[in-house]
Amino acid sequence: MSEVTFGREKRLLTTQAFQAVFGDTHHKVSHPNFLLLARPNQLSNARLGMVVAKKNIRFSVHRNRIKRVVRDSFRLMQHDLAPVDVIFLVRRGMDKLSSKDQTGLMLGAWKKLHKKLRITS
RNA sequence: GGAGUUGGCUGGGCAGCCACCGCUGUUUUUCUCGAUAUUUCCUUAGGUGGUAUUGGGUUGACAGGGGAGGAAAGUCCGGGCUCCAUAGGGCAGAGUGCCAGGUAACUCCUGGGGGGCGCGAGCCUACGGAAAGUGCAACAGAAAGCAUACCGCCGAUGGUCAUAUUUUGACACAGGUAAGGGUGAAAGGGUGCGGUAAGAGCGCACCGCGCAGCUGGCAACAGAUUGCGGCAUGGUAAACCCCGCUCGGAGCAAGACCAAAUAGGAGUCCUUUGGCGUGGCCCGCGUUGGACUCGGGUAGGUUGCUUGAGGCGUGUGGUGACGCGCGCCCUAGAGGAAUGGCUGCUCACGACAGAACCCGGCUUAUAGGCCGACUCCAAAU
Repeated sequence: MSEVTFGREKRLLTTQAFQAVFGDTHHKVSHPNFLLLARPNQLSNARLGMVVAKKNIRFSVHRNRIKRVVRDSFRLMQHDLAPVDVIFLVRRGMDKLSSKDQTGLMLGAWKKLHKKLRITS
């Protein structure tokens, strides 16, 4: 069993890393409450970046909760994914769901992305 | 017991597994920088490499311990801190506005005074100036600020007429009148007596008001006190305004340090041989090149960054806000942004809501739960 940590090397840290994915998106997973963008990278592991704007989610408590749920679901599913850079973009209404529903939603989303990656590779 | 006022505390708990971010310790785990001792080589000083001991930094591993709030919020005030500006003063602008105190400071807090509300505990209060000026006031009303005559009253005085002759009466014409009625939120003090043609601070008494004194109070202010003034000076200043007091600007994306790549700048050296232009060719001139160094500086990184007007306990001064002394404690520090996820049990089934340089306030949001003090009503003793 490999590690399910979520250290610094598994996150998108710089503006360039974000721009690279925005500018050259290979895969998309869409949902009324969020959007996933993915692009293969040259590393040994997948990396995650998140955009949770105040414009879409008003209260910081809700923004924090969404980020935690997304991050934790990614952490648990990371080894099912190929080495890709993924960006999570939130859409309006995500804060209306409970933590449990958000977790279920995200686990489904990662599986979907995994499938898409496997077909193309 | 019921109704109410007010001050304070708390803001689910326990266990397991998996993660995140600081801190401390252990560990030759990686890379790296010194110090000391000794030694190799070049060798005067000195330089260079090795070995041993030791001290950091860095990167792993393991262990321990810590990790959002009472409002972290709104960003409405005040201050610290940082940079910039600044001789001094004025104007403009903004803020503020009963008095005294507290404080680093405040528009905050405490105590006191005035006014208003409540049976009361208590609550509310933007509370300087309207006899400097300007402005504003719906409707009603005759009149709303140099007051005013609609009804009413009077008509002494003057006028007209009658009577009549030391006059008397009529008219309500001039005129007088703010007592009464009516309008209004408000009609230029109130009550009584005198007075008068009728009235009127016109006069007087008491009450009220203003001014000056006296007494009490640091003061705001109060007073069953004294004198003077017949009483002027209606309201509105979160209308302009006047007066007193306060205020330089920008903010941690402040600021400090390190510093790639690329382009450009400065200097030194190299190319005595290059390329391009001028030219028929050479010299020459212009332009272009390479290496190194330097400073500015972008990305990025480090720092600022949590020990502070700090907390808790205790003693002491003060009505109190708070001050002073002593003892103990260190209690988030992230950075695309940690403080979480899943599972189980449990109860009253969990509200508002997430630190971003730091404090002191204010305001707003908030499911519940707990404690204290006081008031009114009812009953009992």
